[in-house]
Amino acid sequence: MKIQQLHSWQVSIAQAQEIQRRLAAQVSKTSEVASPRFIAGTDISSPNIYGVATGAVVLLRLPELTITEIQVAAQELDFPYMPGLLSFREAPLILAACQKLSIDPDLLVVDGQGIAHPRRLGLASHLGLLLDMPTIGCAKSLLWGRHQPVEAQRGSFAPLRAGEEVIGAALRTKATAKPVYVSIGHKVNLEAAVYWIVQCCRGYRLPEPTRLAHLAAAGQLKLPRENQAEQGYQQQLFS
DNA sequence: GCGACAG
DNA sequence: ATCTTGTCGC
Repeated sequence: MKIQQLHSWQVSIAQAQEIQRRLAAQVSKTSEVASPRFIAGTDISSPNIYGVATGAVVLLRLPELTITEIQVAAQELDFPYMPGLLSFREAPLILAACQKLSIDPDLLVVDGQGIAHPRRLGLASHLGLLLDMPTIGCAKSLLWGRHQPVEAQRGSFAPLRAGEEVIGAALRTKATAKPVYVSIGHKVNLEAAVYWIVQCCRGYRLPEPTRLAHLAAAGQLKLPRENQAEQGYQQQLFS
């Protein structure tokens, strides 16, 4: 997977916000995902005592979600965590891992917000623009916007609004768990984003791409030997 | 000024 | 994100 566009990550807070406002205007909210063959998930580990973190990308083949490829990259995190500026901390590491992929996914699921962001450019949207590919933001908690309570049934969702604007959806991926926050990253519409997240859920609160990327970043996911066979979903955990 | 705040 | 054991339920 190649980076199609890039800017400096060594920026001030004001410059970062300026970049976000500029890029937000380039986000496409139209779906370019017809019948995806591969979907990928990304996440990074928390930094160790030296400030070094591991970024991971896990490629899954649809519709059975067979783990097809895993890539990781480790490097120091220089930018601090600041609500609204997450991409300046995590994107370089995720991009490094994505560049190692030998197969380009048709869709990327990101652990964070898409346009459900104060300047409409969360991590998922930012990555989508730099990689020029469809991305979905699927966050575990809310950053921006409000919504009504979500029905308990799996698949139920409530629109996430910022004023009158719909910026995402609070989606129930598991009956007994809190909803996740799904939003357009880039080159997908909200309906498709919600649809594909639901398709990727397998009994856990988080969709498989994100859940597995989290494990891979922690070094707890290995590529199965027979990952080419049509044996459906399989994985190996090391702990 | 106060509260909220992805990971 | 992280601090943290057992426990209730399918």
